[in-house]
Parts: sequence; C-alpha cells; structure tokens
Amino acid sequence: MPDAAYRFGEIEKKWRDYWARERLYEADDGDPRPKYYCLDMFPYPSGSGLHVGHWRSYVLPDAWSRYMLLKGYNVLHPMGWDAFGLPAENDAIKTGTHPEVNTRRNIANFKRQLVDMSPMYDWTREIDTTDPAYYRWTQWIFLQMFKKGLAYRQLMPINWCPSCKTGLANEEVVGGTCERCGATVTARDLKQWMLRITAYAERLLAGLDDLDWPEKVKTMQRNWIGRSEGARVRFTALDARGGEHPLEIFTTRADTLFGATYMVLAPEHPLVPVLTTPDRRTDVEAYAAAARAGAEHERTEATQKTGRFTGAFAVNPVNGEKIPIWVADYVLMGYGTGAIMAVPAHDVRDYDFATVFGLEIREVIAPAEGRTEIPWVGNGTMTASGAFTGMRSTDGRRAVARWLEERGVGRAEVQYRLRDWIFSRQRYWGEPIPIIHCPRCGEVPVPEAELPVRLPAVERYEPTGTGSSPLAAIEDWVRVPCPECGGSARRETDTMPQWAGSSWYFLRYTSPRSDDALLGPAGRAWLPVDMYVGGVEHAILHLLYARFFSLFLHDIGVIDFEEPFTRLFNQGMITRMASTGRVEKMSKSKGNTVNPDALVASHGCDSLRLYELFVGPPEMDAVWNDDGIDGVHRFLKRAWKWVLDSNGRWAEAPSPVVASQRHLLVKKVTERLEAFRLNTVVSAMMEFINAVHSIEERPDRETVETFIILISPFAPHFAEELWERTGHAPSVFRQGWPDWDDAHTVSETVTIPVQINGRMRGRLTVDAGTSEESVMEAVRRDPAICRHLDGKEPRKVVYVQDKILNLVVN
RNA sequence: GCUGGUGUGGCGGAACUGGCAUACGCGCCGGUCUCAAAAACCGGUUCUCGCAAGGGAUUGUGGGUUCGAUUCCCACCACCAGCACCA
Repeated sequence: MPDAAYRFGEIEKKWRDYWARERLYEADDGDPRPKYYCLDMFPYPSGSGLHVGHWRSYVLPDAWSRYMLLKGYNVLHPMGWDAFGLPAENDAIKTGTHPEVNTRRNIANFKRQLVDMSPMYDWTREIDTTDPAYYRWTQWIFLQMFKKGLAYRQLMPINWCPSCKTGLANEEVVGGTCERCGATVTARDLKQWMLRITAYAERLLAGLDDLDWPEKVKTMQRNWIGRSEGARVRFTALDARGGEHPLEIFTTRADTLFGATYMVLAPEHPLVPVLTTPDRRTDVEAYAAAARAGAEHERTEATQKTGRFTGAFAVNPVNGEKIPIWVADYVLMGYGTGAIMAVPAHDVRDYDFATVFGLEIREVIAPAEGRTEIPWVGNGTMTASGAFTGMRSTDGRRAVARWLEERGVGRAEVQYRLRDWIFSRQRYWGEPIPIIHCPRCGEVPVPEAELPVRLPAVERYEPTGTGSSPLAAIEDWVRVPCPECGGSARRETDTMPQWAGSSWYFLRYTSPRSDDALLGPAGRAWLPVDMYVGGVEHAILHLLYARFFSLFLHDIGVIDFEEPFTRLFNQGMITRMASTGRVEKMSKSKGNTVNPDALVASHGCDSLRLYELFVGPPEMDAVWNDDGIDGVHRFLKRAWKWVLDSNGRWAEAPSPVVASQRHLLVKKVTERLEAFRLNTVVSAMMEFINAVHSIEERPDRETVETFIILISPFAPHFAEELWERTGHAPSVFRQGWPDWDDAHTVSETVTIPVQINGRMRGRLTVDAGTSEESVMEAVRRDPAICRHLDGKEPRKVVYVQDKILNLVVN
C-alpha cells in the first residue's frame, strides 16, 4: 500500500536525482526535433545568495522551457555566471582573498540554491565569464574590433567614480551617480579605450522594428540612440584681430536660421580660447574651467542659465548678420558640434538664456492659428526669413538645408544621442585588454595564438586612483617584447567592463567547449535565442551592447543573423510591504528578503514554484505575501488526494461534465500559457480541482493523465511522482502536450442572464441554441422576471444566442 | 517637461472579440475535529438599506457612444518607472 500522504521532501529529492541520472535536461545537438532556445539572463553570483524575487525570474522561463519540451521541441535552456565585477574585487580588497577564490565559492553556493528550484538547465553547458577559456574569446572579439577600427584609444573627459576609482560608461551613470556604489560621478580626462558603437547607430535603431520585444524596451532603446534629422550649418566666427574661423553648428530647425540672435559654444569648445577677446579672457577662462570641473549632471541640473560673452561675433550665412558668440554650460561638447545657433523665439532653452542676459528675441515662425506663446517651439509659417518667408516650417527646413548645401555652407545631417562606449576600466577583476604598447610600433594587438591574456597574480587589489589599474604595478607582467619588432614594450593595463562578457555569452552556450572557434560547428543551429527572459533593468545597457556585438559578429561572418534575441520577456520584481506602508523592492540591502530555502523545507519546491507564478501577472511587480504559499500548497494536497483516491479504480469513461471540465482545462491552460498569463494558468487548475471535487465522482484515467501532464511544467516533482504512481514509467516529460476538442468545451444547456433596461433581473437555463421566441416564451412564464416588466411589452428585445437577453421597456 | 505603465472588495488579482463585474488565492467570520491550540476539512464573505423577501450603489474622476462599457472615444486626477538643457 503506497503512502497516501504528500511527502514533498522525499518526492522532490527522488526525482531530482532521477532526472540528473537520466540526463533528462541535456540538449542534444543532433536531435531531429525543431530547436528551441530559451535563455535566462545569467546572474552575477553574489555572496548573499538567492531570495524569492530571484526565484521568480527563473521559474517562469523554466516552466516555459518544460512546456516547449512537452510540445515536442528540442529545448536548450542553459545557465552560467557573469562573474567578473566589482563586489568580488571589493571583497578581495577588504579580506585579501583572491577574487577567483571568492567567485568560485559564490558560484557553488548560487548553484546549490538554483538546483533547489529544479530548473531544467543543461549544466553540461555551464559557462563562467572569468574562465580563461571563456574570456579568451571576449578578448578575441576585442581584437577583431580593433582590427576593424572599432576599438580605439582617445583622451576623453570621462565619467569618473571617485569611490570605485574607475571610469564609467555613460550607461553606468544614473542621475549623476555611479550605478554600482551611488557615489557622485565627476569629470576626469583620461586616455580611454572606446568602442565605436555609434557606427552601428542606424542599424541598432532599424533592427528594433521587427523584434518581438516589449514596446517599452524598444522605446527606451530608441530614445537612447536618439536619432534626429537636421542640418549642419557653417557660420564664420571672427576673432579680435579680424581672423576668420569656420564655426559649425547642428540644428534640427534650419527653418529658424533667420531668428538666430546669438551663438553659444560649449565651455570645452576648441574655439573658446581662440575667439575670446583679451578684455574678457580672464572671466571666460574662469567660467569655462569651472564648468569643465563640474560633472555633466551638475550642469544639467542647474535651474538658472549661466554663461559669458566671448567678445567675438559670427556671421550668419543666410543673411550676413553679425551676432555675438557666448559660452554657456547648457551647450554640451559631446553632442553635435558642441556649438549652437540660438533662436530664443523658438527654443525654450535659448529663450531662458536670452531672458537672463537681455539678448534679442526675434520671431521668424508664425505659430498655428490662435496661438501666441513665446517661445513658440512648434511648426508654423516662416516670417522675416528672406526668400523663405511664407513657407511652412516643415518644408522650410529642407529648403534651407538645400540652399546651404548649394552654397557650400551646410548640409542635411543626422545626429545621434548615442555616444561611443567607454570600454576601459582601471580595475583588476576584468578581462585584460589584449593590446601591447610599443614605443616604435604603437598599439599592437596581442597575436591571437597567445590568447587568452591571463590575469596575473597581484598582491594588492586596490585601484591606484591615479588612473591606472592594479595591473600597472606588476612590472614583470607589464613588460613584454613587442610582437611586431621584438623591442621592449608594455602591456595595456586597463581591463574590460563587466558588460563585455555578457555581450556575447548567449552564443557560447551553443558550443561551450569549442576550442578553435568562438562558435563551434554545432552551435549555429541553436541560434538565435528564441526567448530571452530577464528584468527590465537591462533594457538599455546589456541589451544594446549584446545587439551591437551581434551586429559586429554578423559582419565578420561569425554568426549568420543580426538580432540575437527574437523574443524578449521582462519579469516584474518581487516587492514587499514595508512598515511605512510603502511597497519596496525586495533586496538584501533593504533587509526585506524572504529566503526560499525555508519555504522549500516547509512547503516544498513545487509549492514555491507554483506560488511564484500565482503571485501576480508575470510582467508586473508583485507584492510578496507570506501566507500566499499556503493556498497553492493546499491546492496541491487536494489534487494529490483527488488523483490517488481513485487510483486504479478509474471510471470507465468520463461523465459529460467531467469530460467538458477536462477539455476546458486543456484549453485554458494552453491559451493562457501561450499568452504568458501564468498566474491565471494556476487559477485555472485550481478551478478544475474545485469543480471535479464538487462533482464527487471517480475520474477516468485519461482525465487524470491529462491533469498530471498539464501541471508538470509548474510542479515537476509532484507530476512525475503521480505519473509513476498511476502506473506509468517515467518520465512525464517525455509525453506530449494534450489537445482539446471545442465540441466538449461547450455544454448542452446554457444559463442566460436576463436584463431589463440593462439591469440583471434573473437567469434562464435553456438548451444551447435556443431561439429568441422560445426564450421570450420562458421569460413570460417566469414571474420573478415578469414583475420587473410592470406589465408592459418590451419596446426592444436584444437577444444574443447562448449569451444574454436584454429587454428594453419604457 | 517628454515617453511608457498602472488604477477593480480588507489584500494579491480575474473577466476571451462590448454581453452575468469581483473567478482563483490570501485574510476574516462561523462550523467540524480537539482537553486546548495548530494543522486539516466544510460553509460564508464587494459595499449599503432591510428581520426577511427584496432593493440600491459600485471597476480612479467627469462626460460620450451603445439595448448593454472594467473593455471603445474625449477630458481630467493620482501613483509608479525610464529619460531629461541632446540644439
């Protein structure tokens, strides 16, 4: 007599061992079934381990992968470690433990916790970005970019985090603070490695159109790339001695060129020292120096416009007018040409500036009918604009650009907000940049055969703070012969940012042990990724970089597609009600985490998996409820009992009610799963158990089998155990996903709500397909409904067969 | 300011294509079992008037379309997220 109790602890261990032994999750390169690649964003293996919020992001793709497996796909569902990064390094500084030791320990702990979830990861394909066999290829990609001129070194004013003592990418600066540590970012001039992502701006933008991604993420990327169409216009600036200097600006509003009443240079603009007149030099230089010292965000947060007049003037090419040249920090060197023409009548920022300094405001666009605001930034009709007067501003923009081009003083141009990617980090725990600096040959790539350039052992992990990484102190590592001339040369000591390894890891899972190529021969068939699941916090950074790497690898023939992630799904976060009554993100730093280990012990892995799905719509944030898991646990116990109570004593055939419940369940679960409405999948199964429970008849074998297969992606151990106990050989995951027949999902009688003047007044149970006349007949025989008619005849009868009857009376 | 999202019971949420609002779960109330408690199981639970039968109200607010609106349209409010002097 088998044990009737639901002993989840024993069951879960039994099947986890079985699946591992049977290698159920290993994806076979040669499998003839159609492939399906379902990818989770791989984690940074932090020391603090997993909380129930992390679980959520892994349970959904796992349930989806198991569903695809049951649908007959050859599923690849891998996992790995994004293990370079500052926490391990900071820990090394504090404790002296080598980051590698630390990282390995954290990975082991993280993996143990992940295994507790019973995801169907193919662990034979596990990768680790800090493994030299892996980062060899990260370095290889860098070298290919270097050879194509896409990686270059430049002295740049960069974002510098004084706490992390390293430069940051623009993408890593959030509201003027360091994304990692929250310190205020300052500006600093350093020679930096850059990746020319801007060369791909147009393709990164265009590629978004066809992706099955959340619109929100696509919009964020579009905004980040920030394409604007406009014109480059050459003014002529005059210095104090009458010398002429071309001064180029970018504008999206060439139609307002006649309204330019002054010009503004960014404080860093090279013409500032050239143009400033001697009497103003001290003042202007002080202003420019102060502006440059402040970080960019300080400039953008200032409410009051500031600036200085250089004393110089420029000539407007359309009318020969001389207008004053100012310096102001509201113009940024990093966008366009670092100089603008100012049209205060039609630009809010120029208007604010002109108001502060009393500069001329000249209207050249007549606003739309009836509007009188100044500044008017919309379209309108051009006025006081020479030959262009009377044109609509949209046409005028093109006309002016053409006019400028004909005279060689301008042309139409597209600008992007996107800037090149600052790729240098002055830290230890990252991929060494594989370049050698030779005094004779310059920047020489490390020969590919010598990759990887391994991280050397160091004694001190502290960043120097001087702008060099700790690697600079290892003389015998730094000093190498030049690969080209053999003379003495020095290694590059900067390392790559954490984003480097994650920009291409999804490729490597497909052929993780390939030694002679980034992508092995079996790899291509798995790609691209069919479903990518992860948090929306990577909407810009990681996803843009990964797309950039993919475009590049496509162009050099490594892969044969341009977009790596066909479909993207963003999970919501798990939040928790704080004592203040506010909802906060669940995180270690907030101290509000819920530990899954305890819940696995008390309720079981399957209950927790189910609750992670049931907690709310997957794309939205969800508030964790400590008692919520009790509900799904009770459901599992009821379902368990329902199956085993009739085990071996099945009904010959299902009653019509049970049959219809079964087909309805398959339909609901399948449709809701396809729509990613996982919370409602769980409730559909609960409703089913409630329904068959109240029917109080023994189920037939097929109904029970169907239920077990349907629940298996969500509660795999539970399903596998019941599958075995009901007399099947494992595994339930080798079964096919059941079908439903619509003929069974509709019942023979229907209950029709009866409304009178739109208000619910009763219900009628009739045969499906009953005619209007018969229904009206039934209404007349029903006194409870008739009394609401007040003895009157309906003025209008609306009858939707099998749906509703609405009677309109006056 | 711009862009995107969200507003439904005490709480998380459900509602296919315009057709019974509040499924499912939590919590709460009552019951069974127990010396007792927990667990488990059974029943109830939008608000409101009413002893009841029954009535009325209700999907952020105000309008509109419709026999009928959580769903479509217009205007507004609140909250959340991202971006923000990008010329």
